[in-house]
Amino acid sequence: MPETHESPVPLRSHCPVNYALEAVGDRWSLIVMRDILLNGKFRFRDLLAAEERIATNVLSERLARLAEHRIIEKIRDPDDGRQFIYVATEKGESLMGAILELGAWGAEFDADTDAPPGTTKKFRADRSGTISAALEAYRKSRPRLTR
Amino acid sequence: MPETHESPVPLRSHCPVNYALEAVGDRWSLIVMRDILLNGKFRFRDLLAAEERIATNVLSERLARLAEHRIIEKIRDPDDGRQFIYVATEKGESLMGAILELGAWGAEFDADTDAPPGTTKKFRADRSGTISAALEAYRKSRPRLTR
DNA sequence: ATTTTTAACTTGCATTATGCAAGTGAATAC
DNA sequence: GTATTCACTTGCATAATGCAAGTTAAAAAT
Repeated sequence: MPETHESPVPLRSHCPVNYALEAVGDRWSLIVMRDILLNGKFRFRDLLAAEERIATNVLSERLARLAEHRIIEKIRDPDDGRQFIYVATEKGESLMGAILELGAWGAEFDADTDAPPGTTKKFRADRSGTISAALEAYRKSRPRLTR
Repeated sequence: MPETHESPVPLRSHCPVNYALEAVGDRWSLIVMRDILLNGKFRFRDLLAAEERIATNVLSERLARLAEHRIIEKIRDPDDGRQFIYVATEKGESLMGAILELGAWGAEFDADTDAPPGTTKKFRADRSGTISAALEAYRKSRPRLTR
C-alpha cells in the first residue's frame, strides 16, 4: 500500500542531476514514463506490453515508486473496478524534456534506430517548441478522470 | 582489456529512448558523465571523489562500458604514465542536453537542491543557448592531449 | 639503486535489484 | 452460479551494486 507522504530516503547528494537519477535513473522508470507521456499507455496491461518486456513484479514496483515520488498518480477506473489508470502529475510531465533529449541522443547514435530520419535535427532546431507540442499531445490523449 | 569494436549486444528495442537507457540508464553512468562534462573531472581518482561515493570496481566497470560505447575515450597521461585521462567523445558531449534537462528537473522538484535559485527557469528560457554555453565551457576545461 | 608512495585498478564476498514462471484475489462477463 | 480478466504477489534464479582488501606498474624519495 502506498504511503501518504514521501518517505525521507537519504539521498546520495542534493546535486540536481543526482536527484533525478535517484528518482528515475534505473533500467525501467523512464521506459514507463515514455509509454505514459508519448505512447498513450495508461493501464498496467498496456505498460506491460512494452516491447522491452518488463516483468510484472518490476512494473508493479516501478509504478509504486513513481507514485511515491509524485511523478505519477494511480486512479481507479470508474468504469471498471479491476482497472487502474496511471497518469503523470505535473512533476511527471516535466520529465518530457529529459525523455525527448535522451531520445534525440539515441536517434542520433543508434545506427538502427526506429526514429524517423531528421528526428534529432528537428528536435535540436526547436527544443522548447517540440517539448511543448509533445506535452500538449499528451494532455489531449490522457484520460480525463475525476479522482 | 577493452575491445576494439563495439560488441553487438542485443538491444531490448531500437526505440531511441531505450537505446539511450541501455547505454547510460543505470545508477552511475550519468553521474560520471556529469563530472566529466560539468565538473572538470578527468581522472579516476577525481571521478572516485564524487560526493555520491561510487565504488572503485563500479567506476572501473562504468568507464570501460562508456569507452566501449564510444562515449568517452581513455588516454594515457603523457606526463605521468600511471595516470589516464577520460574525455568525452562527440557522442559523449551530445549527452549534455539530457544531463542539463535532468538537472533542471531535479532542481525544480528537490526542495533541498544544491542548485542556485532560478536554475530551471533560466535553462528553460534558453535551452539551446545554455547547452551550447556548457559545451563551450567543457571544451575549454578539457585537457588537450594528443592521442 | 633501493625503498616508499601514488594511481589505477582487481578480487572476493555480501547485499540488493532484476528476471522469470506460477499463483492469488477481486471484479466483470457469461 | 462459473469462467475470464485484471492487477497484482510470491518464490526462486541470476545479475548488478557495495564494501574492504589486495595487486601491479610507474613515479618520487632516499
